[in-house]
Amino acid sequence: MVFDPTAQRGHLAKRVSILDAAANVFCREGFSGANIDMIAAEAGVSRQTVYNHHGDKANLFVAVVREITERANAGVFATLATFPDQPRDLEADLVQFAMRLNRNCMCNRDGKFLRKLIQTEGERYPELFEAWRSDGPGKTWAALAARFARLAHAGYLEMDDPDVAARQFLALVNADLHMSLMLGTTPTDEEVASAATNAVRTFLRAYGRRPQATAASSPAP
Amino acid sequence: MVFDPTAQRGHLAKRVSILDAAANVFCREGFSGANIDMIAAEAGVSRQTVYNHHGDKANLFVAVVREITERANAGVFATLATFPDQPRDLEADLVQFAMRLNRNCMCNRDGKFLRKLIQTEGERYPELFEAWRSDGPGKTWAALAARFARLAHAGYLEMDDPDVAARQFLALVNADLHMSLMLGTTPTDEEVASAATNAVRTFLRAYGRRPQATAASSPAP
DNA sequence: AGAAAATTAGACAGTCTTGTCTAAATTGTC
DNA sequence: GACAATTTAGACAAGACTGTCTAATTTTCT
Repeated sequence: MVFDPTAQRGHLAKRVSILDAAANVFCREGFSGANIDMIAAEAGVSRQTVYNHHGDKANLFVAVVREITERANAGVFATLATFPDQPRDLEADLVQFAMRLNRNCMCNRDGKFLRKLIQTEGERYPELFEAWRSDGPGKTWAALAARFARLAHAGYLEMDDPDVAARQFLALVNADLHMSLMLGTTPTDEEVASAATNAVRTFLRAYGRRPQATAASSPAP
Repeated sequence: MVFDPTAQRGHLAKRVSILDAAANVFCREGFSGANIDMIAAEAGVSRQTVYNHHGDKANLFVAVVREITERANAGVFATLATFPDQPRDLEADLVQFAMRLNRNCMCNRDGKFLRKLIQTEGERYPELFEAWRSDGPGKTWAALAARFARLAHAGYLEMDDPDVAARQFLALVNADLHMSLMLGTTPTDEEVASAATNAVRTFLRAYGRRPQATAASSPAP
């Protein structure tokens, strides 16, 4: 029984090993450029085993995208849960949050993979990435917007449209890493820190409360 | 004499036709996915002619990237030349500028092509895209930063680091188009306009002069 | 019109890749 | 240790693609 997901323990190891290798190869080579032998070799498995587990190449690709999408979304929401709802030092707390966002969601392997794959194969498999689109960025933006709206309601921020603010926050956080993210290289800790600092400073200049224009002291909640 | 660039007039038509078709196909299919027959057919030319003009596939790819890079950079600098150095209405003028930037540089065919190709093949041909990197974004950022610095010096803006501000301006301008740009779809005029408006409003909240915090009247130059 | 250059269609060998199949070896379970 | 499931190496056919070659045709220039 080949496709039974409750297979023996050893199988599961091979299964994840294959998905892992396939993710790497698809990401490096794109769908057409990837070949099954490469994936099998990188997974330390025979080619036939790959076919046993996932059928054909397109099937394997879909499985990989689903897997990574799920993992990436989980990571995003875990990071979102660390949003500073009751900030002691708003600027410092947001900087820390921005750094976590970059490290755990944008710059890791899953983030790089999804970015690349969506751009290369997004037009070829629209239904596949529709799931990513609605579950990933869609929910992320909404959730982040809700957090900002709460901060604004508590008097920490001033904004008209929390949805726009959320998108802009994410855009600012990536502004300085744009080049690294494009080329797929992993930015250093210094780059991530500096990107987060610049982003939050500007974000608070735009959305911080007017009285504390320089954004130093925290207001009463 | 096949490779003579000063060939007859009719050749030039075929040459650009091939480059054009190749750009489309490489962009759609990626390097491995593209095949020469497809390119020849789309160019309305026989396969042999493609080989006559550009040698092999890798060579053709390089020629295409160089061509598009050059054209895209020209477009960027043409748009940059329309920067509002002496704004009558700073907000409105910057919105118009942002819209031009998006339409002429980010959302057109060349912008889409480069974004996609750099992300897919950037690691495979680092030397090729190094030229894009230093001539394109590198100079764009610097030039835009210089414009902002001049506006700040003239009293229209307040900023510490014009380089950061320039990067953030571009990031904000793309914030709302992120999804379209990822998937390669062309945003509507309304989307472009709204993206530019949101971006400039926030940019001016952060970098506009404090007295005119709502950014309505223009200060004396 | 006539010569030179370029283009075309088609065939072609060589290579690579996919997906299947088989028989042998390995693994895990009872 | 025996049995069942899984994995493995390798062969294999079918198809696709690259890059070359040739002979015929078209275009371009004089």
